[in-house]
Amino acid sequence: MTTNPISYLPLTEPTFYILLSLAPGKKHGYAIMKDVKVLSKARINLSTSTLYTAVGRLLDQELIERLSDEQQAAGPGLPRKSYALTDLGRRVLEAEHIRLQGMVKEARLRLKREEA
Amino acid sequence: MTTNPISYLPLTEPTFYILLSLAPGKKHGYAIMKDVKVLSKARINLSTSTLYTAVGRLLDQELIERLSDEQQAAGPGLPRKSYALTDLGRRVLEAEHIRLQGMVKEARLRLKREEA
DNA sequence: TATTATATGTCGTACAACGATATATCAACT
DNA sequence: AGTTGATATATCGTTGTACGACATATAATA
Repeated sequence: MTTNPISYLPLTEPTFYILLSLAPGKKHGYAIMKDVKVLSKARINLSTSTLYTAVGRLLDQELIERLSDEQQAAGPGLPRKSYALTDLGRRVLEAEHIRLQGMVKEARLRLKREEA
Repeated sequence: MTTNPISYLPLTEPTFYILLSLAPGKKHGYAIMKDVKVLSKARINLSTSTLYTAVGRLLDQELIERLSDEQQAAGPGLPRKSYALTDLGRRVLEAEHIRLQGMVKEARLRLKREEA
């Protein structure tokens, strides 16, 4: 079996934005929350419960990975756990992008209507 | 209150396709199922449970309406119950289309990557 | 006569979102 | 010193939705 990215679709809206937030590089949980808000032009306000349950699921599915300890800053403050897309995660995100493009196209064809 | 279409978003994938299936005109349940399959290029295979629970919900939300008896063919066979988009349903579908366009655009900007 | 397509519907399960709640650190203001 | 607000992570309980399995019935076709 080849872990087909399509088998992970459709992504929910929060999951899509979490993965997209990690596309440019690693982030820790709270940074994902803030980034998603900006990314979505304040449309999406992830609750912490949505974020961390989704992160747990994405780790289980191996769409994201937790960075090993030595890669994390050992500075003061709360321990930040950083996450990054896996190769599979990136392929799933790209597959979702294609799926969304298809839906937009199908809707465009059916919704172009005769304005009265 | 103005029954803001955006408050109904995001639509789930089955719901989106059911509404889109009704965009060109009224259909009965089974016709929706077949149309969604064609519409989505065989990607979506609605189960009857998904279809009829979604139809019930959409009626409650007044995004679709059941056509009155006199508008339905009184021919032989099982009674066909036809459904059509309400004005609100069409506005919700259009709002979802715009939401999807936004997601596609945001993904495009982040996913354009340096092919190795 | 048996199967397939048409047609509508319910039940139970599983998964995901999300509000509420909890904990803890750090910076800034008063 | 005390309060507030931002940063940071996490769980619990409720609700909504999808979906496989099941049930029923007619019409067409093999």
